[in-house]
Amino acid sequence: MVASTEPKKHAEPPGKRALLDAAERLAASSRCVTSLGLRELAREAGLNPNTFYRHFRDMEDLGLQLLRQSKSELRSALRALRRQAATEVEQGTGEPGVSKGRAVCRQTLRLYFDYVHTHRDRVLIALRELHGPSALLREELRRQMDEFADDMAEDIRELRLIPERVSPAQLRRVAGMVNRNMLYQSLDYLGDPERRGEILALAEEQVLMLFRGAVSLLDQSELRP
Amino acid sequence: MVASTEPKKHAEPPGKRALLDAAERLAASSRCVTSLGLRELAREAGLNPNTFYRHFRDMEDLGLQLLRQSKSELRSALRALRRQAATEVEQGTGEPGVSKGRAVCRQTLRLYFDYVHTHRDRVLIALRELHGPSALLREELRRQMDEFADDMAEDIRELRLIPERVSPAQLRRVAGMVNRNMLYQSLDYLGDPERRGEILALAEEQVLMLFRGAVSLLDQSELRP
DNA sequence: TGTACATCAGTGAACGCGCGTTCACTGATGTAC
DNA sequence: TGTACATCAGTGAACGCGCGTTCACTGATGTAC
Repeated sequence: MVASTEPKKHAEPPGKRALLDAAERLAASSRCVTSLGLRELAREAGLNPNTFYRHFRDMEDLGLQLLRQSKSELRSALRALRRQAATEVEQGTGEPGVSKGRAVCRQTLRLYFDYVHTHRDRVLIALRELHGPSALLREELRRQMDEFADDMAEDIRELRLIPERVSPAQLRRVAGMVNRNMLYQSLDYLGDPERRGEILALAEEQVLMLFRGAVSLLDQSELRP
Repeated sequence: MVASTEPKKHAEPPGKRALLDAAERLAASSRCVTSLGLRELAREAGLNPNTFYRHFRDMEDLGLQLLRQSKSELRSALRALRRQAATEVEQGTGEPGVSKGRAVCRQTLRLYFDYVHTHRDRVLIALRELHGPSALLREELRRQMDEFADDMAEDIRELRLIPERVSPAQLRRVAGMVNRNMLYQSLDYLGDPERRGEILALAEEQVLMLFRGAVSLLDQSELRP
Protein backbone atom coordinates (compact mmCIF):
# COMPACT_ATOMS: atom_id res chain seq x y z
CA MET A 1 0.00 0.00 0.00
CA VAL A 2 1.01 3.57 -0.66
CA ALA A 3 1.50 5.76 2.39
CA SER A 4 -1.07 8.52 2.62
CA THR A 5 0.27 11.85 1.42
CA GLU A 6 -1.93 13.58 3.99
CA PRO A 7 0.13 14.52 7.01
CA LYS A 8 -1.59 12.91 9.95
CA LYS A 9 -0.14 15.16 12.58
CA HIS A 10 -1.76 18.50 13.34
CA ALA A 11 -5.23 17.26 12.48
CA GLU A 12 -7.93 19.48 14.01
CA PRO A 13 -8.08 18.74 17.73
CA PRO A 14 -11.50 17.76 19.12
CA GLY A 15 -11.49 20.58 21.65
CA LYS A 16 -11.12 23.19 18.94
CA ARG A 17 -13.97 21.65 16.95
CA ALA A 18 -16.11 21.57 20.09
CA LEU A 19 -15.45 25.24 20.76
CA LEU A 20 -16.23 26.30 17.19
CA ASP A 21 -19.44 24.27 17.21
CA ALA A 22 -20.48 25.66 20.58
CA ALA A 23 -19.81 29.20 19.36
CA GLU A 24 -21.93 28.56 16.27
CA ARG A 25 -24.84 27.38 18.39
CA LEU A 26 -24.64 30.17 20.94
CA ALA A 27 -24.08 32.98 18.47
CA ALA A 28 -26.88 31.87 16.17
CA SER A 29 -29.42 31.66 18.92
CA SER A 30 -28.65 34.77 20.88
CA ARG A 31 -25.49 36.80 20.62
CA CYS A 32 -22.88 38.51 18.54
CA VAL A 33 -19.85 36.27 18.34
CA THR A 34 -17.57 38.88 19.86
CA SER A 35 -19.75 39.32 22.92
CA LEU A 36 -19.80 35.65 23.80
CA GLY A 37 -18.24 34.84 27.14
CA LEU A 38 -15.19 32.62 27.26
CA ARG A 39 -16.54 30.65 30.21
CA GLU A 40 -20.03 30.51 28.74
CA LEU A 41 -18.52 29.03 25.59
CA ALA A 42 -16.40 26.48 27.45
CA ARG A 43 -19.47 25.43 29.44
CA GLU A 44 -21.47 24.90 26.26
CA ALA A 45 -18.61 22.89 24.77
CA GLY A 46 -18.12 20.85 27.95
CA LEU A 47 -14.49 21.90 28.31
CA ASN A 48 -12.24 23.64 30.76
CA PRO A 49 -12.36 27.43 30.21
CA ASN A 50 -8.62 27.44 29.78
CA THR A 51 -8.73 25.22 26.71
CA PHE A 52 -9.90 28.23 24.74
CA TYR A 53 -6.43 29.76 24.93
CA ARG A 54 -4.86 26.70 23.37
CA HIS A 55 -6.58 27.50 20.06
CA PHE A 56 -7.66 31.13 19.94
CA ARG A 57 -6.25 34.49 20.86
CA ASP A 58 -9.65 36.01 21.62
CA MET A 59 -13.28 35.91 20.51
CA GLU A 60 -12.62 37.88 17.35
CA ASP A 61 -10.03 35.31 16.38
CA LEU A 62 -12.49 32.51 16.92
CA GLY A 63 -15.14 34.39 14.96
CA LEU A 64 -12.79 34.83 12.03
CA GLN A 65 -11.93 31.15 11.92
CA LEU A 66 -15.62 30.28 12.14
CA LEU A 67 -16.53 32.52 9.23
CA ARG A 68 -13.64 31.38 7.06
CA GLN A 69 -14.49 27.77 7.58
CA SER A 70 -18.15 28.30 6.70
CA LYS A 71 -17.17 30.25 3.65
CA SER A 72 -14.94 27.69 2.05
CA GLU A 73 -17.73 25.14 2.32
CA LEU A 74 -20.42 27.48 1.07
CA ARG A 75 -18.51 28.89 -1.85
CA SER A 76 -17.97 25.68 -3.70
CA ALA A 77 -21.48 24.55 -2.81
CA LEU A 78 -22.95 27.65 -4.42
CA ARG A 79 -21.04 27.24 -7.65
CA ALA A 80 -22.04 23.62 -7.84
CA LEU A 81 -25.64 24.65 -7.21
CA ARG A 82 -25.75 26.96 -10.20
CA ARG A 83 -24.16 24.40 -12.50
CA GLN A 84 -26.50 21.70 -11.27
CA ALA A 85 -29.45 24.01 -11.86
CA ALA A 86 -28.26 24.78 -15.38
CA THR A 87 -27.85 21.09 -16.17
CA GLU A 88 -31.25 20.19 -14.79
CA VAL A 89 -32.78 22.88 -16.93
CA GLU A 90 -30.96 21.80 -20.09
CA GLN A 91 -32.17 18.24 -19.94
CA GLY A 92 -35.30 18.98 -17.93
CA THR A 93 -38.95 18.78 -18.83
CA GLY A 94 -38.78 22.40 -19.95
CA GLU A 95 -41.88 24.03 -18.54
CA PRO A 96 -43.64 25.81 -21.40
CA GLY A 97 -43.39 29.58 -21.45
CA VAL A 98 -40.48 29.67 -19.04
CA SER A 99 -37.20 31.03 -20.38
CA LYS A 100 -33.89 29.34 -19.68
CA GLY A 101 -32.71 32.19 -17.44
CA ARG A 102 -35.88 32.08 -15.42
CA ALA A 103 -35.73 28.32 -15.04
CA VAL A 104 -32.10 28.33 -13.90
CA CYS A 105 -32.94 31.14 -11.51
CA ARG A 106 -35.84 29.22 -10.02
CA GLN A 107 -33.84 26.04 -9.71
CA THR A 108 -30.84 27.76 -8.16
CA LEU A 109 -33.00 29.54 -5.64
CA ARG A 110 -34.67 26.31 -4.66
CA LEU A 111 -31.34 24.65 -4.05
CA TYR A 112 -29.94 27.75 -2.38
CA PHE A 113 -32.79 27.93 0.12
CA ASP A 114 -32.37 24.22 0.82
CA TYR A 115 -28.78 24.95 1.67
CA VAL A 116 -29.80 27.86 3.88
CA HIS A 117 -32.27 25.65 5.68
CA THR A 118 -29.63 23.01 6.37
CA HIS A 119 -27.06 25.50 7.62
CA ARG A 120 -29.35 28.00 9.28
CA ASP A 121 -26.97 28.82 12.11
CA ARG A 122 -24.22 29.83 9.74
CA VAL A 123 -26.50 32.02 7.72
CA LEU A 124 -27.84 33.76 10.79
CA ILE A 125 -24.36 34.42 12.09
CA ALA A 126 -23.09 35.74 8.78
CA LEU A 127 -26.05 38.06 8.49
CA ARG A 128 -25.54 39.32 12.02
CA GLU A 129 -21.81 39.85 11.79
CA LEU A 130 -22.04 41.54 8.40
CA HIS A 131 -23.29 44.59 10.30
CA GLY A 132 -22.03 43.58 13.70
CA PRO A 133 -19.77 45.34 16.15
CA SER A 134 -16.45 43.84 15.06
CA ALA A 135 -14.79 45.69 12.19
CA LEU A 136 -12.53 42.72 11.54
CA LEU A 137 -15.43 40.32 11.05
CA ARG A 138 -17.40 42.84 9.01
CA GLU A 139 -14.53 43.24 6.60
CA GLU A 140 -14.05 39.52 6.29
CA LEU A 141 -17.71 39.09 5.38
CA ARG A 142 -17.55 41.98 2.95
CA ARG A 143 -14.75 40.23 1.15
CA GLN A 144 -16.67 36.97 1.17
CA MET A 145 -19.74 38.64 -0.29
CA ASP A 146 -17.56 40.14 -2.99
CA GLU A 147 -16.14 36.75 -3.85
CA PHE A 148 -19.61 35.25 -4.08
CA ALA A 149 -20.76 38.05 -6.35
CA ASP A 150 -17.68 37.55 -8.54
CA ASP A 151 -18.51 33.88 -8.82
CA MET A 152 -22.11 34.57 -9.67
CA ALA A 153 -21.24 37.07 -12.38
CA GLU A 154 -18.75 34.64 -13.86
CA ASP A 155 -21.21 31.76 -13.86
CA ILE A 156 -23.96 33.84 -15.41
CA ARG A 157 -21.67 34.91 -18.20
CA GLU A 158 -20.37 31.43 -18.74
CA LEU A 159 -23.81 29.82 -18.77
CA ARG A 160 -25.05 32.60 -21.07
CA LEU A 161 -27.99 33.58 -18.90
CA ILE A 162 -27.90 37.28 -19.75
CA PRO A 163 -27.64 39.17 -23.05
CA GLU A 164 -24.07 39.72 -24.24
CA ARG A 165 -24.51 43.48 -24.37
CA VAL A 166 -24.67 43.83 -20.58
CA SER A 167 -21.17 44.95 -19.62
CA PRO A 168 -19.09 42.90 -17.16
CA ALA A 169 -19.07 45.80 -14.69
CA GLN A 170 -22.83 46.13 -14.77
CA LEU A 171 -23.36 42.41 -14.52
CA ARG A 172 -21.10 42.39 -11.51
CA ARG A 173 -23.11 45.14 -9.83
CA VAL A 174 -26.36 43.31 -10.44
CA ALA A 175 -24.80 40.14 -9.08
CA GLY A 176 -23.86 42.06 -5.94
CA MET A 177 -27.41 43.27 -5.45
CA VAL A 178 -28.90 39.85 -6.09
CA ASN A 179 -26.44 38.36 -3.68
CA ARG A 180 -27.31 40.76 -0.90
CA ASN A 181 -31.01 40.49 -1.47
CA MET A 182 -30.86 36.72 -1.36
CA LEU A 183 -29.03 36.80 1.94
CA TYR A 184 -31.74 38.98 3.43
CA GLN A 185 -34.47 36.85 1.92
CA SER A 186 -32.85 33.89 3.65
CA LEU A 187 -33.80 35.46 6.93
CA ASP A 188 -37.46 35.68 5.95
CA TYR A 189 -37.27 32.12 4.71
CA LEU A 190 -35.87 30.84 7.99
CA GLY A 191 -38.06 32.97 10.18
CA ASP A 192 -41.38 32.13 8.61
CA PRO A 193 -41.58 28.41 7.89
CA GLU A 194 -45.24 28.59 6.89
CA ARG A 195 -44.66 31.01 4.04
CA ARG A 196 -41.64 29.34 2.45
CA GLY A 197 -43.28 28.68 -0.88
CA GLU A 198 -44.43 32.25 -1.06
CA ILE A 199 -41.01 33.62 -0.14
CA LEU A 200 -39.36 31.48 -2.77
CA ALA A 201 -41.69 32.91 -5.41
CA LEU A 202 -41.01 36.42 -4.16
CA ALA A 203 -37.28 35.87 -4.27
CA GLU A 204 -37.56 34.65 -7.82
CA GLU A 205 -39.50 37.71 -8.81
CA GLN A 206 -36.89 39.94 -7.20
CA VAL A 207 -33.97 38.34 -8.96
CA LEU A 208 -35.70 38.54 -12.31
CA MET A 209 -36.59 42.15 -11.65
CA LEU A 210 -32.98 43.01 -11.03
CA PHE A 211 -31.72 41.40 -14.20
CA ARG A 212 -34.61 42.81 -16.22
CA GLY A 213 -33.91 46.22 -14.80
CA ALA A 214 -30.28 46.06 -15.83
CA VAL A 215 -31.13 45.13 -19.41
CA SER A 216 -33.93 47.66 -19.63
CA LEU A 217 -31.82 50.50 -18.29
CA LEU A 218 -29.10 49.63 -20.77
CA ASP A 219 -31.48 49.57 -23.73
CA GLN A 220 -32.96 52.91 -22.81
CA SER A 221 -29.65 54.72 -22.54
CA GLU A 222 -28.75 53.28 -25.93
CA LEU A 223 -32.00 54.40 -27.51
CA ARG A 224 -32.02 57.92 -26.10
CA PRO A 225 -28.49 58.92 -25.32
CA MET B 1 -51.31 85.80 28.01
CA VAL B 2 -52.84 82.45 27.38
CA ALA B 3 -51.51 79.63 29.50
CA SER B 4 -49.60 77.05 27.50
CA THR B 5 -51.71 74.01 26.69
CA GLU B 6 -48.59 71.90 26.88
CA PRO B 7 -48.41 70.18 30.25
CA LYS B 8 -45.12 71.27 31.73
CA LYS B 9 -44.77 68.41 34.13
CA HIS B 10 -43.32 65.12 33.01
CA ALA B 11 -41.03 66.75 30.48
CA GLU B 12 -38.15 64.45 29.51
CA PRO B 13 -35.69 64.45 32.41
CA PRO B 14 -32.09 65.37 31.54
CA GLY B 15 -30.74 62.11 32.95
CA LYS B 16 -32.87 60.05 30.59
CA ARG B 17 -31.73 62.14 27.63
CA ALA B 18 -28.13 61.76 28.73
CA LEU B 19 -28.48 57.98 28.93
CA LEU B 20 -30.14 57.70 25.52
CA ASP B 21 -27.46 59.88 23.95
CA ALA B 22 -24.68 57.95 25.61
CA ALA B 23 -26.20 54.68 24.41
CA GLU B 24 -26.38 56.05 20.87
CA ARG B 25 -22.72 56.98 20.93
CA LEU B 26 -21.49 53.73 22.46
CA ALA B 27 -23.65 51.43 20.35
CA ALA B 28 -22.77 53.14 17.09
CA SER B 29 -19.06 52.97 17.69
CA SER B 30 -18.69 49.50 19.07
CA ARG B 31 -21.49 47.35 20.42
CA CYS B 32 -24.94 45.91 20.06
CA VAL B 33 -27.29 47.95 22.22
CA THR B 34 -28.33 44.94 24.27
CA SER B 35 -24.78 44.06 25.19
CA LEU B 36 -23.94 47.49 26.55
CA GLY B 37 -23.05 47.52 30.23
CA LEU B 38 -25.22 49.47 32.61
CA ARG B 39 -22.23 50.92 34.42
CA GLU B 40 -20.36 51.56 31.18
CA LEU B 41 -23.37 53.53 30.00
CA ALA B 42 -23.71 55.52 33.21
CA ARG B 43 -20.03 56.34 33.05
CA GLU B 44 -20.35 57.63 29.49
CA ALA B 45 -23.37 59.70 30.51
CA GLY B 46 -21.65 61.04 33.62
CA LEU B 47 -24.35 59.72 35.93
CA ASN B 48 -24.75 57.37 38.84
CA PRO B 49 -25.27 53.78 37.61
CA ASN B 50 -28.47 53.61 39.58
CA THR B 51 -30.12 56.39 37.60
CA PHE B 52 -30.63 53.91 34.79
CA TYR B 53 -33.36 52.13 36.77
CA ARG B 54 -35.33 55.34 37.15
CA HIS B 55 -36.04 55.31 33.40
CA PHE B 56 -35.53 51.86 31.94
CA ARG B 57 -36.31 48.31 32.86
CA ASP B 58 -33.28 46.89 31.07
CA MET B 59 -31.10 47.44 27.99
CA GLU B 60 -33.69 46.10 25.59
CA ASP B 61 -36.16 48.62 26.94
CA LEU B 62 -33.68 51.42 26.40
CA GLY B 63 -32.93 50.15 22.90
CA LEU B 64 -36.60 50.12 22.02
CA GLN B 65 -37.10 53.68 23.18
CA LEU B 66 -34.00 54.75 21.26
CA LEU B 67 -35.23 53.18 18.03
CA ARG B 68 -38.77 54.53 18.36
CA GLN B 69 -37.53 58.01 18.96
CA SER B 70 -35.23 57.91 15.93
CA LYS B 71 -38.00 56.55 13.81
CA SER B 72 -40.56 59.21 14.46
CA GLU B 73 -38.03 61.84 13.45
CA LEU B 74 -36.85 59.99 10.38
CA ARG B 75 -40.24 59.05 9.05
CA SER B 76 -41.59 62.54 8.62
CA ALA B 77 -38.20 63.69 7.36
CA LEU B 78 -38.24 61.08 4.60
CA ARG B 79 -41.70 61.97 3.38
CA ALA B 80 -40.79 65.64 3.34
CA LEU B 81 -37.65 64.76 1.40
CA ARG B 82 -39.56 63.11 -1.41
CA ARG B 83 -42.05 65.94 -1.68
CA GLN B 84 -39.26 68.50 -1.64
CA ALA B 85 -37.47 66.57 -4.36
CA ALA B 86 -40.61 66.42 -6.48
CA THR B 87 -41.19 70.15 -6.10
CA GLU B 88 -37.61 71.02 -6.95
CA VAL B 89 -37.88 68.90 -10.07
CA GLU B 90 -41.20 70.44 -11.15
CA GLN B 91 -39.91 74.01 -11.07
CA GLY B 92 -36.27 73.09 -11.58
CA THR B 93 -33.96 73.72 -14.50
CA GLY B 94 -35.01 70.36 -15.93
CA GLU B 95 -31.81 68.74 -17.11
CA PRO B 96 -32.33 67.68 -20.71
CA GLY B 97 -32.80 63.97 -21.36
CA VAL B 98 -33.59 63.19 -17.73
CA SER B 99 -37.08 61.90 -16.99
CA LYS B 100 -39.13 63.17 -14.08
CA GLY B 101 -38.89 59.87 -12.21
CA ARG B 102 -35.15 59.80 -12.61
CA ALA B 103 -34.78 63.39 -11.48
CA VAL B 104 -36.92 62.91 -8.37
CA CYS B 105 -34.98 59.75 -7.62
CA ARG B 106 -31.65 61.54 -7.90
CA GLN B 107 -32.82 64.46 -5.81
CA THR B 108 -34.33 62.26 -3.11
CA LEU B 109 -31.22 60.16 -2.87
CA ARG B 110 -29.06 63.24 -2.51
CA LEU B 111 -31.22 64.51 0.33
CA TYR B 112 -31.47 61.07 1.86
CA PHE B 113 -27.73 60.59 1.97
CA ASP B 114 -27.38 64.04 3.50
CA TYR B 115 -29.72 62.91 6.22
CA VAL B 116 -27.77 59.70 6.70
CA HIS B 117 -24.57 61.67 6.99
CA THR B 118 -26.04 63.94 9.68
CA HIS B 119 -27.47 61.07 11.71
CA ARG B 120 -24.81 58.48 11.10
CA ASP B 121 -25.00 56.94 14.56
CA ARG B 122 -28.68 56.22 14.23
CA VAL B 123 -28.28 54.65 10.84
CA LEU B 124 -25.46 52.44 12.02
CA ILE B 125 -27.44 51.31 15.04
CA ALA B 126 -30.57 50.57 13.04
CA LEU B 127 -28.58 48.55 10.53
CA ARG B 128 -26.90 46.59 13.30
CA GLU B 129 -30.01 45.87 15.31
CA LEU B 130 -32.02 44.90 12.25
CA HIS B 131 -30.09 41.63 12.31
CA GLY B 132 -28.94 41.87 15.91
CA PRO B 133 -29.33 39.49 18.82
CA SER B 134 -32.50 40.96 20.31
CA ALA B 135 -35.69 39.61 18.78
CA LEU B 136 -37.65 42.49 20.25
CA LEU B 137 -35.51 45.13 18.56
CA ARG B 138 -35.39 43.20 15.30
CA GLU B 139 -39.16 43.08 15.16
CA GLU B 140 -39.46 46.76 15.95
CA LEU B 141 -37.11 47.59 13.07
CA ARG B 142 -38.94 45.25 10.75
CA ARG B 143 -42.13 47.13 11.43
CA GLN B 144 -40.37 50.43 10.92
CA MET B 145 -38.97 49.30 7.58
CA ASP B 146 -42.44 48.22 6.56
CA GLU B 147 -43.87 51.60 7.45
CA PHE B 148 -41.17 53.34 5.44
CA ALA B 149 -41.85 51.15 2.44
CA ASP B 150 -45.59 51.85 2.76
CA ASP B 151 -44.85 55.55 2.77
CA MET B 152 -42.59 55.30 -0.23
CA ALA B 153 -45.11 53.33 -2.26
CA GLU B 154 -47.82 55.81 -1.38
CA ASP B 155 -45.70 58.79 -2.33
CA ILE B 156 -44.64 57.27 -5.60
CA ARG B 157 -48.21 56.59 -6.55
CA GLU B 158 -49.34 60.03 -5.47
CA LEU B 159 -46.54 61.84 -7.29
CA ARG B 160 -47.17 59.65 -10.36
CA LEU B 161 -43.58 58.49 -10.70
CA ILE B 162 -44.41 55.03 -12.03
CA PRO B 163 -46.78 53.81 -14.76
CA GLU B 164 -50.36 53.24 -13.56
CA ARG B 165 -50.37 49.62 -14.70
CA VAL B 166 -47.93 48.55 -11.98
CA SER B 167 -50.15 47.02 -9.31
CA PRO B 168 -50.13 48.42 -5.74
CA ALA B 169 -48.84 45.08 -4.42
CA GLN B 170 -45.96 45.02 -6.85
CA LEU B 171 -45.13 48.66 -6.25
CA ARG B 172 -45.05 47.91 -2.56
CA ARG B 173 -42.64 45.04 -3.07
CA VAL B 174 -40.33 47.18 -5.17
CA ALA B 175 -40.48 49.90 -2.53
CA GLY B 176 -39.45 47.35 0.06
CA MET B 177 -36.43 46.31 -1.99
CA VAL B 178 -35.43 49.88 -2.72
CA ASN B 179 -35.76 50.69 0.95
CA ARG B 180 -33.53 47.85 2.05
CA ASN B 181 -30.97 48.50 -0.61
CA MET B 182 -30.76 52.16 0.31
CA LEU B 183 -30.17 51.29 3.94
CA TYR B 184 -27.28 49.04 2.98
CA GLN B 185 -25.91 51.61 0.57
CA SER B 186 -25.93 54.04 3.48
CA LEU B 187 -23.27 51.94 5.08
CA ASP B 188 -21.02 52.18 2.05
CA TYR B 189 -21.68 55.88 1.93
CA LEU B 190 -20.68 56.39 5.55
CA GLY B 191 -17.75 54.03 5.44
CA ASP B 192 -16.05 55.38 2.36
CA PRO B 193 -16.08 59.19 2.45
CA GLU B 194 -13.81 59.46 -0.61
CA ARG B 195 -16.19 57.62 -2.91
CA ARG B 196 -19.43 59.35 -1.94
CA GLY B 197 -20.16 60.76 -5.36
CA GLU B 198 -19.59 57.39 -6.93
CA ILE B 199 -21.80 55.63 -4.38
CA LEU B 200 -24.58 58.13 -4.95
CA ALA B 201 -24.47 57.41 -8.69
CA LEU B 202 -24.47 53.69 -8.01
CA ALA B 203 -27.42 53.99 -5.68
CA GLU B 204 -29.32 55.91 -8.31
CA GLU B 205 -28.61 53.24 -10.88
CA GLN B 206 -29.81 50.56 -8.50
CA VAL B 207 -33.08 52.28 -7.71
CA LEU B 208 -33.80 52.86 -11.37
CA MET B 209 -32.94 49.28 -12.13
CA LEU B 210 -35.45 48.04 -9.62
CA PHE B 211 -38.29 50.17 -10.95
CA ARG B 212 -37.36 49.39 -14.53
CA GLY B 213 -37.26 45.73 -13.70
CA ALA B 214 -40.74 45.84 -12.22
CA VAL B 215 -42.19 47.51 -15.28
CA SER B 216 -40.30 45.28 -17.68
CA LEU B 217 -41.35 42.10 -15.93
CA LEU B 218 -44.94 43.24 -15.95
CA ASP B 219 -44.93 44.06 -19.63
CA GLN B 220 -43.45 40.71 -20.51
CA SER B 221 -46.00 38.66 -18.61
CA GLU B 222 -48.74 40.71 -20.29
CA LEU B 223 -47.31 40.21 -23.76
CA ARG B 224 -46.66 36.48 -23.44
CA PRO B 225 -49.05 35.10 -20.88
C1' DT C 1 13.90 -0.99 17.53
C1' DG C 2 14.41 1.46 21.75
C1' DT C 3 15.12 5.45 24.45
C1' DA C 4 15.13 10.37 25.65
C1' DC C 5 13.22 14.57 24.90
C1' DA C 6 9.93 18.11 23.00
C1' DT C 7 5.54 19.54 21.76
C1' DC C 8 0.80 19.77 22.30
C1' DA C 9 -4.19 19.52 24.10
C1' DG C 10 -6.43 19.73 28.05
C1' DT C 11 -6.95 20.28 33.45
C1' DG C 12 -7.69 22.60 37.99
C1' DA C 13 -7.04 26.07 41.31
C1' DA C 14 -6.58 30.75 42.20
C1' DC C 15 -6.49 35.99 41.47
C1' DG C 16 -8.56 40.42 41.39
C1' DC C 17 -12.00 43.17 39.06
C1' DG C 18 -16.16 45.03 37.23
C1' DC C 19 -20.69 43.85 36.84
C1' DG C 20 -25.97 44.13 37.84
C1' DT C 21 -28.86 44.96 41.52
C1' DT C 22 -30.65 46.44 46.10
C1' DC C 23 -31.47 49.63 49.88
C1' DA C 24 -31.82 53.82 52.19
C1' DC C 25 -31.32 58.45 51.44
C1' DT C 26 -31.78 63.64 49.45
C1' DG C 27 -33.62 67.59 47.42
C1' DA C 28 -36.64 69.51 43.99
C1' DT C 29 -41.11 69.85 41.94
C1' DG C 30 -46.20 69.11 41.86
C1' DT C 31 -50.70 68.74 44.20
C1' DA C 32 -54.58 69.19 47.70
C1' DC C 33 -56.95 71.89 50.64
C1' DT D 1 -51.62 82.32 49.63
C1' DG D 2 -49.61 79.08 52.73
C1' DT D 3 -48.80 74.56 54.45
C1' DA D 4 -48.45 69.48 54.37
C1' DC D 5 -47.72 65.65 51.75
C1' DA D 6 -46.56 62.79 47.58
C1' DT D 7 -43.97 61.95 43.68
C1' DC D 8 -39.97 61.93 41.14
C1' DA D 9 -34.91 62.16 39.49
C1' DG D 10 -30.75 61.35 41.08
C1' DT D 11 -27.05 59.78 44.78
C1' DG D 12 -23.86 56.64 47.34
C1' DA D 13 -22.58 52.55 49.62
C1' DA D 14 -22.73 47.76 49.69
C1' DC D 15 -23.66 42.78 48.16
C1' DG D 16 -22.35 38.59 45.95
C1' DC D 17 -21.26 36.62 41.54
C1' DG D 18 -19.22 35.43 37.25
C1' DC D 19 -15.82 36.99 34.40
C1' DG D 20 -11.07 36.87 31.88
C1' DT D 21 -6.58 35.56 32.73
C1' DT D 22 -2.47 33.34 34.87
C1' DC D 23 0.28 29.53 36.63
C1' DA D 24 1.72 25.02 37.36
C1' DC D 25 0.60 20.59 36.17
C1' DT D 26 -0.59 15.92 33.37
C1' DG D 27 -0.65 12.56 29.92
C1' DA D 28 -0.52 11.58 25.06
C1' DT D 29 1.68 11.97 20.67
C1' DG D 30 5.63 13.06 17.62
C1' DT D 31 10.64 13.30 16.67
C1' DA D 32 15.84 12.47 16.88
C1' DC D 33 19.34 9.41 17.07
